[in-house]
Amino acid sequence: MSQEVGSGSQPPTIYDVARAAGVSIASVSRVLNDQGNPRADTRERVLHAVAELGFVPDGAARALSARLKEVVGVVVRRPQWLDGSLFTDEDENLQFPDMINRGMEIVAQRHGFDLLIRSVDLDEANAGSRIFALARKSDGIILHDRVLDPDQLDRLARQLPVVTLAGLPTAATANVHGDNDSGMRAVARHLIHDHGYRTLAYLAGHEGSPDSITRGRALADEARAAGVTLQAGDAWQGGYQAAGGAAAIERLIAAGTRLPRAIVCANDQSAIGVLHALAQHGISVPGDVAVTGFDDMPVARHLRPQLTSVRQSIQDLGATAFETLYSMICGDGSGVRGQDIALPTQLVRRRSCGCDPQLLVPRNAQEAG
Amino acid sequence: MSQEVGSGSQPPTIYDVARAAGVSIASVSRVLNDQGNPRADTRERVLHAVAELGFVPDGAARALSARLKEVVGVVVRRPQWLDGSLFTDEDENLQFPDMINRGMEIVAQRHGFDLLIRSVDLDEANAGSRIFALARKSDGIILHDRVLDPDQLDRLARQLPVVTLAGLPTAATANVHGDNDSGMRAVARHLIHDHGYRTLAYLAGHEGSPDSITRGRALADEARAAGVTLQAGDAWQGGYQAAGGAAAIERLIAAGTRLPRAIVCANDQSAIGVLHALAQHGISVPGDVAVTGFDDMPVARHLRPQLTSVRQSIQDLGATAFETLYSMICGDGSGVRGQDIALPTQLVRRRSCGCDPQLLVPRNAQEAG
DNA sequence: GTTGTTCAAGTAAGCGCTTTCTTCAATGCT
DNA sequence: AGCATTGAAGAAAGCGCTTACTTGAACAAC
Repeated sequence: MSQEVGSGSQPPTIYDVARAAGVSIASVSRVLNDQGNPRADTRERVLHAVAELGFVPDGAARALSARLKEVVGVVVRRPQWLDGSLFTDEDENLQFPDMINRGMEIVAQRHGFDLLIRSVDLDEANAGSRIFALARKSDGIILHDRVLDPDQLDRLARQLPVVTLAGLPTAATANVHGDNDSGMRAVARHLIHDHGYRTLAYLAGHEGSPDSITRGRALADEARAAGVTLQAGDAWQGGYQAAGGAAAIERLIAAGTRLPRAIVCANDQSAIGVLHALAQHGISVPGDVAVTGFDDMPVARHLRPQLTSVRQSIQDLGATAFETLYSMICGDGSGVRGQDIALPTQLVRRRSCGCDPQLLVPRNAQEAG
Repeated sequence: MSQEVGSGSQPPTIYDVARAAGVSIASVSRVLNDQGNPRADTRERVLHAVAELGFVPDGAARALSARLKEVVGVVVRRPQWLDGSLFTDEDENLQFPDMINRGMEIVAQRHGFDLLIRSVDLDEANAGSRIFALARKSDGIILHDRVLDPDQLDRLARQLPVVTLAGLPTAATANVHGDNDSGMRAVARHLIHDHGYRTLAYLAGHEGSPDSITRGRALADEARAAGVTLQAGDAWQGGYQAAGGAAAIERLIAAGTRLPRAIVCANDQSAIGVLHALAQHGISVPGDVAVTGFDDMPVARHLRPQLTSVRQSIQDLGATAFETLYSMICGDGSGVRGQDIALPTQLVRRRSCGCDPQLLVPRNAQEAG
């Protein structure tokens, strides 16, 4: 029983345990790690001393010696605030990455790993070096959404296992993403064939995002195949943010552009902004204009009208990213490098596309490959 | 230039740098840490070799030697899923803690620290030992919302600095929380005096939560002072979750209870459930029943009707928790132990309490201490 | 010219573990 | 009884850093 209050006393070390148990530190280590087969009484004495002292091995020492930190670094992109907007404190932009991280964390725990989380500002000059520093505290790295340019990614992957999310795989890294293509095609077909809309628009995410590009391309394909008009381009950039979506609609209306029958947004977040801007102008959704999102964030259900979206199991995205990285760290991971892993998506029809939730249109549109 | 692809090659060590620069490892370390004053050419050669090799010191080795890991552990409570409800995949329950963590992370970065995040299930038998293990990977620990019982908290605080969030300070730990009392009093006065409601109810958060208790007490005080009826107790438990809020309302309606004129929820999340359940039964908000939340999560703005709530600067909560912990780790931190730090809150009036956002009732109600 | 001082740079100890190597008591065999 | 074999436990090396201590070159003072 220590008489100190506060963290004055150092935690016990393996030497303290060895002394208390009357054995060598090697024996303590062996008992704790199930190496060799210690005699029953040795084991017993060690365990007793460990319990007595409340010994837990120091992570740094263990990591140094075992060459395994049991930590993976996670880098998320800190959103740029678009100021002067309704949505200035748009903290929820981070909800998506946070949910992915949650998925990772739960799986990581099963393997005794923890997540070391760092957000970077892309504008930051030394974003790269900050990521490298994080890497030296970790056994592997998971990079969200394009936080590192290809050159540096390559250098990083040379030093330790790397998995990207919603990026592109390289020879040395794996990538995990939702199946954007089939998800978006399901949206497109539903709008075109089930609802019969003939004019669509695509509100893109941020520039260069592979997710946004793939989604846009899938939509364009389907529109072309059906001979339907699709608006897109500079005027239709939402930057994945509510403020961006709202701003785009405001600009279009101000410019007197005739809105399409349906607006397909690159994600739910920007759809929120679109809904808001349309409401401001008394434009009825889905009566005048239908709106769809992508991701099916929990908030999608609470919007009025409820938002039609494409569900990705966000936690699975994280879980898969971790499992992939883990196989690179601990297993051979040879089969995984360079792979682009797609997770299934599913259209979720709600009110905002024109469906009546009580009386859903037939399911068939949603399946067709 | 390495010819390897993938993480086959080990990152360079300080020995590699020393060899490349033709100096001893001590000199390298000194240059990198600004110790002593190396001669200009020594410094130059070291820096050159570091850049050449892309050397970054290993975190574990550094931590072991410097006795500082530059990592703080964060423990969040993993919500129990209430199953069979509308809100089964209620991931957004974690939005609040995640936003707090974001605030910590940003400040932590300024000090070169990273966050090691772990969620625990309270049911879990060994939750305690999992937290102790995390502790040994960190220089200090931040505990969200009652994840550890007082005994174990005490043992933990004996080993390293600990800060709690929305808990209670102990002799060795500090606690950070929003100013629940004044926030809730502002809500109460607004509902009672500005809107004239004479029957209220308090939908509590989870049992034993100091936040929930303080909020409930403040509301009860104000109700009593104004001679207003307040319902509370077993029937009014929301568990801080949307599903919990919805379930409570369902039960009350099923039991034929006459609803109060205003329902004051312990947080926004449970208010969402309440709004939902009321809508299901065709009960108008705020016309028939007014509803308020607490926290002012971003989602509060997107609900219909928009939710009146109490804003706490959630990121500040995290930032303050980190700064407090940091002062315990690096400074003397003597003044901080045992303190209970309250951050200001502010009433945000929206539609759900009966206010017309275009035509707000006078501000005065909101101020009075 | 000798001794003293200064200070950059090198040497080595140590942080707290894991793990290889070595020792040596206990067993099995001839 | 004498020797080989086994295997648990101890001794010690090292993981990659930081830092106290030691060395010795350069310069100042006598």
